[in-house]
Amino acid sequence: MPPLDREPTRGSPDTKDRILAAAEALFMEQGYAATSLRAITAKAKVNLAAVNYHFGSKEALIREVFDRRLGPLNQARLDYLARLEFEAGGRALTPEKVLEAMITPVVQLSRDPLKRGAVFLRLLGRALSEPEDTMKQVLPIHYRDVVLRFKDALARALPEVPEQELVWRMHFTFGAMAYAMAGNDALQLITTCEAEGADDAEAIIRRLVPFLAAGLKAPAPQGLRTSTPQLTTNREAA
Amino acid sequence: MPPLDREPTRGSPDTKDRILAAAEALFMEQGYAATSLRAITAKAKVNLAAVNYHFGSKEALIREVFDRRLGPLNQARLDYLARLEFEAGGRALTPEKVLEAMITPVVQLSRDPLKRGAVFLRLLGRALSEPEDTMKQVLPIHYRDVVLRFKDALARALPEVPEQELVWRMHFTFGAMAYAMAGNDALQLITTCEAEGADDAEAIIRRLVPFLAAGLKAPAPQGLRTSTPQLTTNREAA
DNA sequence: GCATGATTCAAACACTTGTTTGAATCACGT
DNA sequence: ACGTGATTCAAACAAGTGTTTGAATCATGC
Repeated sequence: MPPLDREPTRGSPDTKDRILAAAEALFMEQGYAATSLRAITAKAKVNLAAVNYHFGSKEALIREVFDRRLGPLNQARLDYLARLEFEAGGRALTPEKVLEAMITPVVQLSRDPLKRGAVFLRLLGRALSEPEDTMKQVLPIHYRDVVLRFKDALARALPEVPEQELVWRMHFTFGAMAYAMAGNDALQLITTCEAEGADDAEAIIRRLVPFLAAGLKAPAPQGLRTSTPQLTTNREAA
Repeated sequence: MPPLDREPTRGSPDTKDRILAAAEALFMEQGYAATSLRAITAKAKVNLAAVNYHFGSKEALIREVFDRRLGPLNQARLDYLARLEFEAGGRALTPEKVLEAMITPVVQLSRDPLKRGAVFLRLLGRALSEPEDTMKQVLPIHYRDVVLRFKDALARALPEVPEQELVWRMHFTFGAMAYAMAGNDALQLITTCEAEGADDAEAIIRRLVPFLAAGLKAPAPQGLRTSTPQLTTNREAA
């Protein structure tokens, strides 16, 4: 019988964590749909039925894989941004600082006890462009506050950029970040630097922030029809 | 018996094309692994066995979905770049012009007879971050020349940017482009503008090029360990 | 000690997957 | 008109899918 909601104090044997870790790794390697419960339970060295016993279903498992990490990550981003704004007194932040608040928690996660966090980051980078329905439910919930808060911060940092333009540039920014996080060598631009340790993540941020900040600060292009994108979190967008 | 290599002149009934179109659409909606041959053949209104008869296997089908479009697209990019360089005489191009050569063929493809090309573009944008083994074989083959040619053109356009730095910035550039092409509203930044017609694609390029050009032109960050990425096309990188 | 509830386990469930088969149908050159 | 090879079709194939079941095992409170 499923425990329905066991207090996390009681020392459950680590099979739940083992499943989560194995799922994280396999989802990253093969994608969600292509990873079977049998592959997960085999890697985690637990019984096949354990997934349905502890999580209820495969979909609930992937949901928890993301929930477990995304909450703390995005809270750290919000905290970081709040701290920067407090330190700045009333003055507006630079775009570089705003990006730093967005990216630094990612780097910290990549320094996780022995690469567990790094695995998730690559998974997350890919998740942003997965067609899976589950993702279209999970991600907006976690990113809602982050997107709104950072949009406000960037708008203050870049008062000369029209709001519509800024939303598009945030779009591009997330794309570049996701691609960088995914460590995606699909085009195999990069062969070395595969030692994806902490040094690497820090080197990437040092390169990514100036790149994105320059893009965000660029003069707004002229002569555009005012096609009006909007910043919302409505789930029924598509 | 499979025809082994039928000359494309003979008027094969359009079942091959119907399969390709249906596969393209379904791969975009659900991803590769999650799309069954039965779903494809049902949408294409052909017999289930037709896929294996005409293509040999599911993997060969997805390979041909990409081969059919990626060859012409990347050739158009190379031609566009060559034309710009010819027009410039000996002078170096601006980064904006190089990006224009990269992106304009995409926009033209998006104007394809009634949205067929647009569907593929969203699929392609997602393909760059798919873990599927097939992709890691198909994409480098098609992108090898493009990556090398554009890297040279950008290096001439931006002589002050160190080569290592430039490779990273190309990486970020591809990420932002892929994300923009995929029309990915995973974070639901954008609700309006879902009428993804030709106007939209053109508006995106007008916003994307200045953003990326500014990032490419940014002053190189200081104090980096010289972690040395390299531009290669070796398939055994990961 | 035993009883109780949580957890594991092997086995089976119903179902879907990609692929193959062999006969039926079509197109068409002679 | 016949025959030949390409193409379609319904049916089946073995293998793999997520999920469920019911008994076995474990831990723990009394």
